[in-house]
Amino acid sequence: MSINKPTESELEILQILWEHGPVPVRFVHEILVTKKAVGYTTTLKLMQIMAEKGLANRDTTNRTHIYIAAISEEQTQQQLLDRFVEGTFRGSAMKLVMQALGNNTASKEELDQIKALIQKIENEE
Amino acid sequence: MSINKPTESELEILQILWEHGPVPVRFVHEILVTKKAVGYTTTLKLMQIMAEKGLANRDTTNRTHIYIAAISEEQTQQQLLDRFVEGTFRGSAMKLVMQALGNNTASKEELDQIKALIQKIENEE
DNA sequence: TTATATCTACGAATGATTTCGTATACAAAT
DNA sequence: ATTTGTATACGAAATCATTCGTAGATATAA
Repeated sequence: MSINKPTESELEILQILWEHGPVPVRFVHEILVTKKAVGYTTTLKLMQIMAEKGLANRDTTNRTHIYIAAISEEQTQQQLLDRFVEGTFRGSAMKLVMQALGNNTASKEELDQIKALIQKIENEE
Repeated sequence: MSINKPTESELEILQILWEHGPVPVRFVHEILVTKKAVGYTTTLKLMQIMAEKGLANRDTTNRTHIYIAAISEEQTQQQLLDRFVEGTFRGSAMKLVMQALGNNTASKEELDQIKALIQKIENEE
């Protein structure tokens, strides 16, 4: 299975692919340029590499190729999360949670969601 | 302000510096080699670069230089967390919290801590 | 004192990622 | 039909991170 760590640039593109289903390179590029200066062929190349690596699939029947993410957002996030917790919080996921909770203005709904989740976890034992 | 993103290797070293106060290169290296194969001069070079970048400070009065982290663990973690949330969870810290909570076996104590924190947040409004 | 060990400094090889120029093909507009 | 715009492919430059060899200085042991 995918030992494929997406690079940072690839991740940016994955996010766009996740958010807006199957899209052409041009579409991804337009969004990208609103965030940073980058040439079209750079975006293109990256997406081609992603296709090679199996991070994205593409439909090449038409001249304008259509790309779609080949790995799921959740699975990828979990992988990256694990690595991040390990690397930055020395393995303590709870420390991370505390920090994330403490620093961000969570809405009432979100806090309720979290409480509900905790309930669920507690009941499962 | 530090626009200085520590690289992965630098982060590994920072963790050691955070955990064991001011230490010589050799000390950091010893710990590093238990985790991965790496030459002494590699560690040295990295730490020298970190000193240049302002990620670490060093006392060079003696032949054996003593290094200490120049940026705080909390501040760094927060920065990295922000970037990570942005990069991987499209800015939704709550989504990250849910995922971290959902997937890791949190102890009863930890869950209690989180509940307490949520209480605190709710009362603050 | 001489040899051995241990340190820093430095430069450069290696490797991975990102960037973009150029060639080429096709489509659309004039 | 010719020009103009927009695609892909590809190679290679530029950048960044990591790695290590070697030189030179200083301490330690024999």
